[in-house]
Amino acid sequence: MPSNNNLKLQDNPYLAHRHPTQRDTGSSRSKSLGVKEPLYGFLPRKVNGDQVRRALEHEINPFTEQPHSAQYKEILDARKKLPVYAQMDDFYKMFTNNQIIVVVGETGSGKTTQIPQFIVYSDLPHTKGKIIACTQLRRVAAVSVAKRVADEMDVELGRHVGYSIRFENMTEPGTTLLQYMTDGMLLSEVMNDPNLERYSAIILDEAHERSLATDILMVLLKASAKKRADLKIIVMSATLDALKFQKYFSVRSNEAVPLFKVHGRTFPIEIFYTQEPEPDYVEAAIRTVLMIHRAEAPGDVLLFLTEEEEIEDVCLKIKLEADDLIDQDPDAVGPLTCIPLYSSLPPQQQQRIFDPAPPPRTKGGPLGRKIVVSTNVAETSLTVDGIVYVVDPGFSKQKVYNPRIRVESQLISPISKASAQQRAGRAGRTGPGKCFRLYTEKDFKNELEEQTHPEILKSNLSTAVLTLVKIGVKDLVRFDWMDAPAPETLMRALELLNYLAALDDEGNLTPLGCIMAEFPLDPQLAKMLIVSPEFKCSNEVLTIAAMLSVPNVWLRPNNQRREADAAKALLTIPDGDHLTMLNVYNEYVNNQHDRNWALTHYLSARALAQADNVRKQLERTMERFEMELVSLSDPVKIYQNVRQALVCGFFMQVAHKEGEKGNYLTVKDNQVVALHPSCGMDTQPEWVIFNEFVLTTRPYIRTVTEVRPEWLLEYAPTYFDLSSFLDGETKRALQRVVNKKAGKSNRDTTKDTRARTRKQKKNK
DNA sequence: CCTGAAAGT
Repeated sequence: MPSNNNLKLQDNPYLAHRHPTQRDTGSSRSKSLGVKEPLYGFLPRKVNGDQVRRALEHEINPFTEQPHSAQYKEILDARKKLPVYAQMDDFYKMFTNNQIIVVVGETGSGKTTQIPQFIVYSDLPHTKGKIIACTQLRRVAAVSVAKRVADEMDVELGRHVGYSIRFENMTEPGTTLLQYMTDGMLLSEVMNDPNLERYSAIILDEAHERSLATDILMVLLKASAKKRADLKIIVMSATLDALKFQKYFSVRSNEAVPLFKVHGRTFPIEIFYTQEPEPDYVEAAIRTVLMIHRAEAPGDVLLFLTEEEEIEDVCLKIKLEADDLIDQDPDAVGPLTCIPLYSSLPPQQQQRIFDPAPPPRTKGGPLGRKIVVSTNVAETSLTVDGIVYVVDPGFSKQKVYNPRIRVESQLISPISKASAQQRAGRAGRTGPGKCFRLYTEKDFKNELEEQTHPEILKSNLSTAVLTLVKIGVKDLVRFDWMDAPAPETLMRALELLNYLAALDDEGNLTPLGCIMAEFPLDPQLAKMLIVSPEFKCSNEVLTIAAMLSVPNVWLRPNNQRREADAAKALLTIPDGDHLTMLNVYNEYVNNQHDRNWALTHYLSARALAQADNVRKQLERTMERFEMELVSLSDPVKIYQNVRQALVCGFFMQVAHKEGEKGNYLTVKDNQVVALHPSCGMDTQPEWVIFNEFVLTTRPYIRTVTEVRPEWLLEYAPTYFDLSSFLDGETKRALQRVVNKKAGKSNRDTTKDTRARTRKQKKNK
């Protein structure tokens, strides 16, 4: 029976007997009808499971005030089958009685979709003019979960349930009550609203993955919870390290915050270890995959490897060996497809992991098998369905940060126990599975670390530190980190920000630093962009900043390397890779009418489109600070000015050529480096700035541009104060420049004085 | 001399 339709109410025979004054309030009206409004009697945060179950069964959607659709009933029936649905009463008891809760549950338990909805029905954020946020680590997850939950709640996506990710805000202020968002997005909101006043409850999902943004948010939320008794915090994580989160969020020591365990459905996974350590994990991996193909029951295989090249190589080898097997005995094994998976693959090719296994070659013959060979993407961010066998060699490529030389590098290293468990779990998503670990059980127990090091221990923290200083954090070393980064990492970040003049010598934010923090860029890029109007080239520097913030735009397919290199040579500007990037972007824009332009030039259309998006966003931020967008018409002058602006941001990333063997020495850190093979300069200039230092087969500097030493001395006098340099060729070279300049300016001043005297005489 | 793991603002 409808309860909110006035026309129908007047038709109701019972109303005729009521006194007109009784018709004023909605609740008495509904009560007299015997049909309460769906949320009748709900006291925010004191709601129980019975009340919510009744509301869920109600014909009227309490948020849209429209009748529920037929589809709603269907979805609700499916939700009722989730184990977490049966735990509603317990959840509400805990939610009512606690400000902070830790929720654990395995993937597939429904915690990401159900818990936020439970909270909506109890918290009723709209009655306080607030909303509920649920963070996600990835953009795609935020979008897809929001879509699902909007369907479950029978609302239009972007109205009562929405999402907010970079470049895309699918919410409606005043209507949205549940907002999924990336953790980075919430962190950027913190800058202008340190206590997150617009939220009544914040749910941090996948906290166990310990992303940089989540780690920083945890510290800030813990502090906000003390200041704001009305703020509820729910930290959701995988089971393994729940206690660590419970302890961290306890206000009083020794009293952990309560834990809510979401039941899930998991299938058993049998784990096998090797008897002896494997000397060559790649060879062992190929052998194991073929063993599975020959001897195991039908079911797809997921093999974890470390990097693109290795994956492509192994795919070829597996395919060859499988063909050999078939040649030897066509009836023994079925056909096999090998599918590579890594993030830089175009989405269309990533979709191949969802293709079914190949059919048997002959009717009734041995079944086909699909082998997915993947980097860590398949461990957390991409789920391949129908995997029965996992092959885990126990390695992944991981970031390592060395604060001494300010270098982040990628190293192939052993994974953690938590990661091994996660990998094994990928075999049991649709039924019982098997996991083959290519290391011994003893090594698993004794050699692998419990947890993967959180990002905050492996990253350069300059952007994070700038954000924290901006929101007023004073003492970063004694900041309440869950895992404190090395003090040296923090010192390096503070030092960089000080040299860039974002912080003064006391560590206070300068007006420049305040603007830098508002740009979604590394501090060096932000600085270079902010000074660029002074060099009359903000238009160009804006493009370079955008291009440096997106993945590599150059494609170099294994079998077309020569063609790709030739295409690149046509776009190369010999003065420097930064200028080449500028040129590539401009050509991309000039050729936007040609759909195949990127492809025929061996460029990633996806990365270029992303650069375009970033550029637009940065342009809006520039407008906010009334920064001019300017260009010079003289192409020679413009390239020179762009390089000068680059120096203003990247003067700490300079290398000086030593000798004739192509060796460079980084300034001050004195690391011996070489120009990366991708570098497009046709000479080896004496002084270069570089965008990044990478450690692969040897130390390289990548994305390099020639600069003049005079600019270093002029635009970064504090950093290039010669008394702070160790003796060496770099210092001597700079000294020569200083001397020359001094001599020249002495002559200049004398000349000037003479000229002026002449002029003065003339004027007389 | 010889080339990028994943994600995010």
